[in-house]
Amino acid sequence: MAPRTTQILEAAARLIARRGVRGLRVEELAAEAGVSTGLIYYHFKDRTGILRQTLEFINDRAERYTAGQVAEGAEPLAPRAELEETLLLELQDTPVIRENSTAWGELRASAVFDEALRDDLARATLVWVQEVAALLGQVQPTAPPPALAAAAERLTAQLEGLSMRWLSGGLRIDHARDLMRGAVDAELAALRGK
Amino acid sequence: MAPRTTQILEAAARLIARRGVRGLRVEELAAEAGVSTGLIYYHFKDRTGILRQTLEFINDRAERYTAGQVAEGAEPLAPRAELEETLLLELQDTPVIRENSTAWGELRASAVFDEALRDDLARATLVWVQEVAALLGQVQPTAPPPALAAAAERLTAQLEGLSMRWLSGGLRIDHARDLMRGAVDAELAALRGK
DNA sequence: GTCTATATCAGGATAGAC
DNA sequence: GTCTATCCTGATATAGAC
Repeated sequence: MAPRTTQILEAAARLIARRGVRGLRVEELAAEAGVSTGLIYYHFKDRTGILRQTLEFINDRAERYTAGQVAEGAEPLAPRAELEETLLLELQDTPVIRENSTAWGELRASAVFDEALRDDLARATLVWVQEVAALLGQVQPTAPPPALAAAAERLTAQLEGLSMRWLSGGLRIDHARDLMRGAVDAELAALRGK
Repeated sequence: MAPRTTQILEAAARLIARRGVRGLRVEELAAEAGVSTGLIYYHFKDRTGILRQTLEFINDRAERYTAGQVAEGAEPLAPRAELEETLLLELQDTPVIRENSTAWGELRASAVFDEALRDDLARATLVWVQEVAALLGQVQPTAPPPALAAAAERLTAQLEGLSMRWLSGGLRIDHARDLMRGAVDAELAALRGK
């Protein structure tokens, strides 16, 4: 990918975190990226194209740091710890995580009214759910796959819900993390009972 | 409130459910309400005024049907059933529920970037969390209050997460309801263990 | 109170030079 | 590839007749 494109997408991610998808102005994006509006339209088809590619960009970035988290650890984590780490990864108050979470929330909210965003979103969600289901399976190998899938859907939706509350100022990050840990506890306890 | 005003607000609620807060066009609202744009501006100060009053209108309506659900039942429900009913109330594919859920999602998403909305949102969320905590307490009277509060925060955030997935086309309503029931199961099982 | 007609403007998108 | 300048659509808001 061309460096300019990356530069613009990074700016878009920052801007979306600050103003939201709804508040993203092409002119403002140009200013943030330090380029002209004309150049934006040279690299992207239209405003929706920018949005779609930014979603992709953010997803890639999230995958990279999700993978990194596992790879970097000198000794591999226990399954239970890895599950928790993976879910808590998105509940951290750092610039990149904030950008990713905010953008994700915006895209989710926009997809309610914009058909064009739904496919990408559904695909990304599915990958995410399956990853969590696999981790759950490592913790509870005897649990039936459908139960694992359901628990994964709940935990990821739970994370999105908590994340929105955090970003909208209704929940402090530490508390959100505590609640997320509690959800993992509850789901694992329920799986054990099956 | 003047009948015309109500008529316009109802149309606005329908339209917000269909196009979102950001997609609300005054001209389209006029058409939907069967009046002229001029009349809209006769009754409301500006676009923001329409939005604010519509959200108020929707809130009132939600309170009415939440209360109604409990009052109407000939015989009072068992605590467990009442808890489930209360949570599943927002996961129904009827026009009014869709309108309310959509508006709530829009509000939550907008609050990420708009300080002005946060207080109202926080207040409404608190009431909602406390209501669920009370219901949980009726099902598990021996559980410690902080555990009830945490479970209530999780369940309401879970509901918001599932609702968004449903509205954004990533989850069918029946499946969302199943998942919500599963979450209640898991939380109650966890509370029993305390 | 309600409508029609229109002023005004923001912002997405393009043309053309370099 | 990148910039400057500009067009043009679509949407808010107002004026004035009825």
